[in-house]
Amino acid sequence: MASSIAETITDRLTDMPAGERRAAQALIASYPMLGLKTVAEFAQRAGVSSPTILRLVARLGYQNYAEFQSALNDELAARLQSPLSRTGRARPGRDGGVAPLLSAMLENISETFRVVSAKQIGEIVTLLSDPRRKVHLVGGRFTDPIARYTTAHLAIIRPGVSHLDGQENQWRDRLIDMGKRDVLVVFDIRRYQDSLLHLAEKANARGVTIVLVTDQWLSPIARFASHVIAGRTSVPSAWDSSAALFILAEHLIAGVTERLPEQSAARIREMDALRRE
Amino acid sequence: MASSIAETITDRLTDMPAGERRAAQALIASYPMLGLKTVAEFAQRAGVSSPTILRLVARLGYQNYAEFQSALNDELAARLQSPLSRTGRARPGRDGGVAPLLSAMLENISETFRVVSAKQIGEIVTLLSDPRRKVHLVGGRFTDPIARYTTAHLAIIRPGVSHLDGQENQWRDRLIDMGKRDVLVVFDIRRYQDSLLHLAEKANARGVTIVLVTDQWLSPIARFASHVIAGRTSVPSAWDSSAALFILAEHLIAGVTERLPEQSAARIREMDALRRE
DNA sequence: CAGAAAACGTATCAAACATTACGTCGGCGA
DNA sequence: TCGCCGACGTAATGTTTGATACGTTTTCTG
Repeated sequence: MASSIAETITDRLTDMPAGERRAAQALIASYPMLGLKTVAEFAQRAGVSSPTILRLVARLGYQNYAEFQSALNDELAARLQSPLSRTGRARPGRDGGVAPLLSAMLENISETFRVVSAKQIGEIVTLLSDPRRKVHLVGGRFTDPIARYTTAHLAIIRPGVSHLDGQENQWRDRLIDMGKRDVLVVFDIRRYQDSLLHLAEKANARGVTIVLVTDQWLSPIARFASHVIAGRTSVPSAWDSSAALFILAEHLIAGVTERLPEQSAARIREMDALRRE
Repeated sequence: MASSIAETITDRLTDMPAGERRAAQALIASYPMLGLKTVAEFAQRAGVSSPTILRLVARLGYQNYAEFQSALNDELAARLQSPLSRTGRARPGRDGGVAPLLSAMLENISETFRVVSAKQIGEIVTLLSDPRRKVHLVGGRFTDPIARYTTAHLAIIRPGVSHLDGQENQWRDRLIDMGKRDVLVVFDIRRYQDSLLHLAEKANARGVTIVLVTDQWLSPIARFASHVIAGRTSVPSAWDSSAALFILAEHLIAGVTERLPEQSAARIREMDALRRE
């Protein structure tokens, strides 16, 4: 079976009428971009008429031109998500295969930081470094640990950092403590939790500045967030990897540490002293 | 100077109205495919109206939507021609230098997996996949979130998984429930916590199988553990990065998922059904 | 060489589309 | 508090686009 559309086309190239074959070859020559343009342009570049293009598409088994284009689109999106895996099949890896998972994670991380700019992180760090602002952190089912991790570190560097734990209805009580000066950091990936959305909505209504760390599909909370950073999460597995989000969180921690060097150093000394007793 | 459209967008992200920023972020999140679709679809996926998309495009300096799409098209075509040439944005790390931290983390991860063998992970996975064994997880001050994360995932895949939370003296009560068939997974990095050491010691005395995930300096718990995997943690900062440990944890999760495919699938379905009600 | 069938392009139409004009809401300053 | 300005969405409009019907040309067959 042909795995890519290009393969399907070359396979059936022989039993095509002359005009359609010319069109098909033109498509393959500048694949897949030509297929994403309009029928008229496709036709012109191939030196045939529009109906010939449509007949070709029909011959390939697509109901209409739009369907054909989405197929190309999907293929392209898949290829872009993993830039390393050329058109050649990714090979699901033998069972033992640790490597494919690891490389997917590394690629997620690289890709995430290709998209997220230092400036974006810097702005969030500025927010989190403001000693006058209280910082609240919370996450979803799988991301809440990342919120906790971030809290644990930030709480060392500066005062006024807290994690929203406990039951979801307890969160509402905490909302009373939040005002316009405060920051709410939310971690939320698929499947997005309604409870987090409600929380963000209410916090937003109170004027709280919301920072959202989410996946590439963007949690609906983005609607209320003034800062959004999206990490890649897809790995060859039944679940999503939060590794990129974790590393984003560590970058935020690093940023705040760097921004408040003297303060964090003093606090660390103080805490060490307290612990030693 | 911005070399890619994505960069141009992120740079100018701050001085944009809220709606356009949402659109821009949506575009970045699924770049560049979203920009190649129709205005209406772009608008819907971004949660704004069509005119907002067009205003964004105009703000970016394009005469009309078609011109904007051709620009994306050209960029995409260029990238496809040489898949290796990622949009070169190594970003020579000016002062803000996100890069050195990131590359240190990536190096930690690679180095970790150069040392940790697939066999080691496989053995631990075998332990964690044994349905007759209960699994308890716990971590230190900064690593406990990783323990929680691992718990959240394993608990979906199989029964009998629990995280040791609450105060440290509560842990002792939980020890009663642990026997020779059980597994205790401990995450512990510098500075190693005495409380964890005590817990591990007592658990070991009860015949509990101990799995230790630690840093390259090896927690003293290694003495009691039957399985030890060490991740690199050093980064150019005042604190240590747990990213490698996090990714190790995700590999354990992946391993167990793969080992118990039918069971996890069934449990996931069941849980989804419960949640839907 | 005659006839038919297939291939292809032209002309046309209806749906989808980008684009513009306009009204409304919300925030900011007087 | 009132009035102004920018941001945003709704609705209307003119254009583009994919799709189809039909006539012409080409190709194969007997």
